[in-house]
Amino acid sequence: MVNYSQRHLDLAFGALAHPIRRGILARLSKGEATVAELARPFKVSAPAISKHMHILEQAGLLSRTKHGREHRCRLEQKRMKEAEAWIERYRTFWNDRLDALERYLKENP
Amino acid sequence: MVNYSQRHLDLAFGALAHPIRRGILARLSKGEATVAELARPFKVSAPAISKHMHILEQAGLLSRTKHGREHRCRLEQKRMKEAEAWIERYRTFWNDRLDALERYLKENP
DNA sequence: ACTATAGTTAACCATACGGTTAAGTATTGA
DNA sequence: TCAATACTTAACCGTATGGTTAACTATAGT
Repeated sequence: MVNYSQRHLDLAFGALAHPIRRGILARLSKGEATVAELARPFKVSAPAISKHMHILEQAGLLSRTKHGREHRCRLEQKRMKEAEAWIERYRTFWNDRLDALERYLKENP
Repeated sequence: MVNYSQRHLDLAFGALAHPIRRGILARLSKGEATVAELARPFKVSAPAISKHMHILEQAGLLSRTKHGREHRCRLEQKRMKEAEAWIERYRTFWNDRLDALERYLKENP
């Protein structure tokens, strides 16, 4: 193993571990937005939002382009897909195990 | 909204944000194990593992039962499923948007 | 009874997170 | 030119992570 993607997964899952950052991603799933637009629903300071943006960017979940004085932000899917793939991979194991248990309980009541 | 599950998601994603904890979960997907068994692959101290176990337990991803002097650990699926559901929910949006872009590019070459 | 094993708790340290206010850099528009 | 807007950086604070060693509890095996 000795996985590359370990670092990516650390950052991606870490980035997802905060409601403001998940809120930002959810908003972006509906289309591009500026930092100010993304900040609007949350009652924290601009620097706080700026830090969240940085964490999301570091995690590769988001990218942006400067247009004049505003930063237009959009989602990047790759890392999110990797994160989901990690969970998905083991979910199938769990379901298999649950299915096996169910079968066992059905056949051995 | 004002989501309950926000806290759960914070903890679950936070717990997934470390390679040792993901390793522990991966190992557990193959069946129950004791803390010592889970610790074996990693070259950190026992207290370090103990802390990781605590974080996984707090996140509701894992539970355990004492059998004599050893703790038998197993996965708990619920929180993991919630985490996956969160990602999945927005992934479909992203795929929709990608599909739309593809269609557009096909129809407007 | 003693010793080894399984695991935790306590105390400590360094670094990251999550927030703040204050100040700084660009850009826009009057 | 000047003031407002969009956003970041700097400096600071409290708390959480992630690790260590040392000491503790409890069970198992001899």
